[in-house]
Amino acid sequence: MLDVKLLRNEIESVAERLLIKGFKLDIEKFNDLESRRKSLQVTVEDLKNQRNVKSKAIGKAKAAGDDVEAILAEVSKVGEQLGNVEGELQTLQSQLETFLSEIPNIPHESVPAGVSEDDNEELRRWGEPREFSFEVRDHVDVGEGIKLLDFDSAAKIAGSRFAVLKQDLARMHRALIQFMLDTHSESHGYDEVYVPYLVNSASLYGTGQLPKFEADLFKVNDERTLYLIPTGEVPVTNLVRDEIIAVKDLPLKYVSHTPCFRSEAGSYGRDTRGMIRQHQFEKVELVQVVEADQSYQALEQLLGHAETILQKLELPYRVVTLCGGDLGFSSAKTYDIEVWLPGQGKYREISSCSNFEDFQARRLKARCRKPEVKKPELVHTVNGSGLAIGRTLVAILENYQQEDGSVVVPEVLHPYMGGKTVLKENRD
RNA sequence: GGAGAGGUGGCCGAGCGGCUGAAGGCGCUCCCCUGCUAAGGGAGUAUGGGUGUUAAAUCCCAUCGAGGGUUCGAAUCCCUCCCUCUCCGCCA
Repeated sequence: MLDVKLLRNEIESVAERLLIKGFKLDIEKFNDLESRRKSLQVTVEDLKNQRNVKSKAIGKAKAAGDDVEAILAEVSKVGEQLGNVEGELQTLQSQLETFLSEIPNIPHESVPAGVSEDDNEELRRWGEPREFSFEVRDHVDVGEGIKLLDFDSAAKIAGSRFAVLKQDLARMHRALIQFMLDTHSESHGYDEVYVPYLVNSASLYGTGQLPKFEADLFKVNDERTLYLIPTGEVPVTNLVRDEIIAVKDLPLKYVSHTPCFRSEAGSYGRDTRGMIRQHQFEKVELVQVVEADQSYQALEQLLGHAETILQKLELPYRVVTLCGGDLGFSSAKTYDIEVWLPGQGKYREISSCSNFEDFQARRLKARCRKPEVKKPELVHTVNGSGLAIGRTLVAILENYQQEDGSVVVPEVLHPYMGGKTVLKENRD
C-alpha cells in the first residue's frame, strides 16, 4: 500500500510513475473520495467531541445531584446528527481503503521502461551453456526415460500440473532442499524457520496477494477462511506483522522451505508440458526485514545469495532486471534469475528477488524503533527464491543429462545423495 | 468431539457503567544525589488518525483479542467470532 499522504500531496507524479507499470491511477476518483472524507471526518469528530464533553457533564451533574434533563436532550440531538453522518463516513473510508489497496507499488527509478518480459534488461550472465554431442532431450524425456518422473500417476492422483518423483529423483529433490537450507543458514546468515502452509486472509493482505489476486490462490473449503500459501513469502514475511522491532535487531534474515500452491488460473496452455509450472512445488525462500535505507543493498546481497546456489550447482544462468510492465504488484524492483534450459534452448526463471520497500510493511504494520526517534518507522521487506526446487531439478535433468539417458549428480549434492553420483533407471 | 477458565500498555497486574488512555508494580530512558558498588529522590515511557505548520506545538477522534449491540456515556452489560490455557476422549 502506498502512503496516503503521498497521494494527497503529489498525486500527479505518483500517477506518472505508476504508468511505468501500466497502471492508470484514477486521480479524479481519489480527489473526490478524499475531499469528501476530509470534510465529513472533521464533522464527525467534532460531533463526537461534543457528545463526549456533554456525556461527561452528565456524569458530573448526576454526582452533584443536579437535574440532567436539559443536557440529556442536547446530547441526544448530537447523537441523532452523528447517526446521520457516521455511516456515510465509514462507507467513504472503506471505499478509500479499497481504492488504496488496489494501487500497485511505485517502481524504483532504476527500473527500465517496458511492457512485457521482452523488455527486461539483462544484467549479467554466469557460466557457459554446455555443448552437447548428441540430441538434447528436455527434462520430461530425460526423467521419464529413466523411469523416475511420472506424470501419468500424478494425473491419476490429482490431475494436470502435478508430478510424481521416484527413487533417486525424489531423493535429489529432497537433497536440493537440504543443500539450499544449509547453505543459506550456515554461510549466508539466515535463520531457518518452519511455518504454516495454510494462512488467513490478513496475512495474504499483508504481503499483497489480497484483495486483488484471490483467483491465483487455492482457498480451503472450510468455515474458516484459509488459503494454501502461493509462496513462503506470505507466512515468513507475516512474522513481522503488527510488530515494532528494535532497530538493533535488524536486519532479520529468514530462510524457509515451503511447498507453494498456485491455481494458475489464466495460464491455461502455458508450460503445460513437464514440471515447469505446477499447482504444487517446493521453494526455499529468503526474506529480509531491514531499515528503510538498507533495502537496496539488501536486495543485491540477497540476489547474490540466490546466485551462489546456481554457481555451486554449476548451472549457467543470467540475471535480468524486470521492466516496469513485468514488475509484480507489490514490488518496487525485481531481479529474475533465469537458468539455462538446454531442452528449451533458453533461459527460464528460477528465482525472483524483489524489494518491496515499505509497501508490504505499511500493510503489515511492520515497523522498527530507533532510540533517537520517538515515532516508529516502517521497515522495508526484501525477498527472493533461493531457489525454486522443481525448476532446479528440471535444470539439473537437462544440463547434466548424458547420451545414455542417465543424469550426473552435481558434485555439491553428493553428500546429500548417499554416495549416488548418477541417476539412471533402476533395473533390479 | 465433550466440560471449564481466561484474553487490559514492553512485562506483571488492578478495574467490572461516568472523574480510567487506563491504579500499582517491574522494566526502560533522562536528571539529581552518592568516591566505586548498592540504595535513594524527581521526571518521562502505547499506537493509529484528523486538524494545523516550512517544521512543530496546541487541540480533537479512535483503540483494553476482533466485530456488532444496549446506553446520554462501555475496558466494564449483551451477542457473534477468533485466540490461549486446563481436564476428558481421540489422534500423527
